[in-house]
Amino acid sequence: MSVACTTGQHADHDVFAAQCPCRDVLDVLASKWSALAIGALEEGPQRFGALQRRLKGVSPKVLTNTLRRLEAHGFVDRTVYPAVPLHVEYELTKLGSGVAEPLGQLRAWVEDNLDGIRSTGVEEPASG
Amino acid sequence: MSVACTTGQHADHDVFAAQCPCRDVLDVLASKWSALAIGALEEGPQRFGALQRRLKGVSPKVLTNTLRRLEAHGFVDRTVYPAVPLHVEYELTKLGSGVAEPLGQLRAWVEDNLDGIRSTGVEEPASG
DNA sequence: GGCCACTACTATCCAAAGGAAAGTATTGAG
DNA sequence: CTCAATACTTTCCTTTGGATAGTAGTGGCC
Repeated sequence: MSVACTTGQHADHDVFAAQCPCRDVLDVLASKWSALAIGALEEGPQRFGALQRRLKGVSPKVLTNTLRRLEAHGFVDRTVYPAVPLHVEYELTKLGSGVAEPLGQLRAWVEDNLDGIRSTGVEEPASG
Repeated sequence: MSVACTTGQHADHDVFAAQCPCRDVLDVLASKWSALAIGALEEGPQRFGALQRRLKGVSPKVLTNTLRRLEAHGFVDRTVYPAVPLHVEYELTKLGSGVAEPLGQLRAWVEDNLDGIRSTGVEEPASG
C-alpha cells in the first residue's frame, strides 16, 4: 500500500487533482504566513498587534490577508470587542487546531534540520 | 553578528524570527507545488513529464521553478541522461525524504478533513 | 478644544511569483 | 524537410507579497 496522497479511500478527494477543492485548501494552508499564524494561535487567542509582533517581519496588509483567508475557510475565528481602544481577537477553531498539528510538525522539522539544509543565499565556491 | 540560527544549536532556530534562514526554508517548503512535488517523488524517482502529469494543472515553467528551488536547497537531486530523446530524472534526497513526512501529513489532513472545510468560492453571507 | 497615543486596519506603489500558451533545442524516422 | 518525443524557456498578463503611509474612533493630557 502506497503512502502517497491516495492513502485513504475517502471520496474522490485528491490533492493531486486540479479540480479538487483540496487544491484550494492546500494553497491556503501551505504558505509561510499561514503556517506561522496558525502556529502562533496555538498558544491561545491573540490580538492583531500581538500576532504582528510574533510573526516578525509581516506587514499589516499581508497579516490581514492571511487571517481573512484562514477565517474564510473556517480555520480561525475573529472576534471584535467594540471597546476603546478597539480590540480584535483571533483564535483557532476546532478545524484550525486540527491542522495546527501537521503544520507544527513542518515548522519543527525545519527548525530541527536547518543545519543540514543549503540556504538560498549559498555562494558557489569561486575557484580562482 | 550571527542570527539566531547559525550557531549550530537548533534550539536557537526560530521560524518566527525574521532573520532566521528558517524563514527561507519554510517559504520554499510551505507552498502548494512543493508539497505536491515532494509527495509525488515519494513514489520514487520520476521524470519531468511524469511529474507534470501527476501534478495536474501545473505549468512547465512553474514545475521547473519549483524543482530548481527544491534542488537548490538539497531536497531533490536532478540527473540528466543525455540520451535521445533527452531524459531527466528527479528524486528525493535523504533530506527530501525527511521533509516528505510532515508534508505528507499535511496533504493527508487536507484530504481527510475537506468535508468540514469551507471552500474558497464561498461568499460572505450577507446577513441583514 | 486640539493633539497625541493606541489599535486595527486600508491604501498605495512596486517587485516577485503564478499561470496559460507558444517557442526552442536535439536527434531519429520517414 | 516535417513529425514526434522530451524538457524546458519565453512571453504576456494577473495575482500576491512587501514596505510605507494614511485612516478611523476615543480617552488622556495640557
